Amino acid sequence: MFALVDCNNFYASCERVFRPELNGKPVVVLSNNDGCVIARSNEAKAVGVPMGAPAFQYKELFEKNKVHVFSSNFALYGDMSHRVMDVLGMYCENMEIYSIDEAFMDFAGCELFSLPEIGLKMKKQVQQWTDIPVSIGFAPTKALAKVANRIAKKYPERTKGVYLIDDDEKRVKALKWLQIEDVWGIGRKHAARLQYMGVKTAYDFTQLENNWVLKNMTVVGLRLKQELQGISVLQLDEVQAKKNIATTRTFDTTHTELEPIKERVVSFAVSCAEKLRRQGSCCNSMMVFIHTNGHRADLDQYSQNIVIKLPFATNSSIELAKFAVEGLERIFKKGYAYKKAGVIVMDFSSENNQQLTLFGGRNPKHIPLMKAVDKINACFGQQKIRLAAQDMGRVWKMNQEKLSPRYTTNLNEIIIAYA
DNA sequence: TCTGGGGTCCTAGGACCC
DNA sequence: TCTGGGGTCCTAGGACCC
Repeated sequence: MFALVDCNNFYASCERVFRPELNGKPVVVLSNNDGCVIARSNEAKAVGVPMGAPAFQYKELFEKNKVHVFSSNFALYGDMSHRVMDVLGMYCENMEIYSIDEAFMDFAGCELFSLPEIGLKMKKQVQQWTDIPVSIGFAPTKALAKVANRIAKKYPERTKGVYLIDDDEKRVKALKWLQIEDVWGIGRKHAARLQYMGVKTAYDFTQLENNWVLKNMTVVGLRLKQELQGISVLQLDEVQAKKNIATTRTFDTTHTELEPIKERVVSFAVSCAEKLRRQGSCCNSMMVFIHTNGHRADLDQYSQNIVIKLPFATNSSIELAKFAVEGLERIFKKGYAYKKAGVIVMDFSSENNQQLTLFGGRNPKHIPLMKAVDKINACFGQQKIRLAAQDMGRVWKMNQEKLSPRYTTNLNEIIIAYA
């Protein structure tokens, strides 16, 4: 049996941990630059705030319904996520952290125990230790555990937040209840097509011919069908090194000149380099992209990217910044108002196992240099040491008007309790 | 005025090899 | 008139996830 533990409205719940007076009130969390809604409490959903709603279009609705609005505080959410996962880890050796707010757990061999009891205990302990509410679904496959989780979340009174699919009757009942567009692995495109064909529920989907599913939805669709039928084909995935790493941002304003974008792109490259070093990888190629604001039909649009094959594998901030600027200079065209840029590094190899190059190659001095930079930044705060190109008298800030304190990760912002 | 950021997997088709 | 058979590797694009 698998369990899927999912935090309820995770970002909104994190904000409420430190603002308990907001329990029972509508809360939303916005994306970077306070752009659009990326998390909603149940109360916010109830007053009609859709996922992805642009904040500026919903200002009135927020005010009318006294919705509490937060800028995103990923330092807080990341730390709260670790705490939740640590508690879950006490219950099960075999766990896959699937996202910041979800984990699959393999309870094979626990048949003699009562899973609902374990589930309720886990839920209670996570709540007690972190104040984050979770829902838990148990089932013989990962896809069915997702379904069970959805039922637990949807009917908290009846299920107490824990639901188990352990026989065929419950499985069929759950699948007939679940709309096709809500199935894990069925996205917008497939949902529209299936609905058009009269496939309305997850159960209908399991009645399709294997051949049709294979032909139209590839083996991914076929695996999903089997999982929903109760045949376990998806195993827990090990935490693996990333295969791509990206740092991309929408600007708070637009830029028509090369210089300010150059500074941004250097910072993105440095950020990618830091992430690479954290996982012990070097990259062999890099993509740089820029584009204008696609929402503005009235303006001239330009969007371009370039993939650079590096002459050697590296994770040096200095070298990656240099390549990123070279790429940017090749795609930058004057006369456009740029709104977004990004750097993506790809094609990784291990830091410890480098192919030697005949000519040139990476500067070996950068290895101890980057180690020292990482160490200093870890001690004294991110970005304490930067490249000169990152800091040309300009401070880059996101719009974050409603940012909550970093209660759990910064000593200066720690919560004060009066006893 | 204002619209996020970061990932994965699979397949078809082209280019190449013998 | 008639034009083989078997591979690999790479890439772009499409689908999906949170």
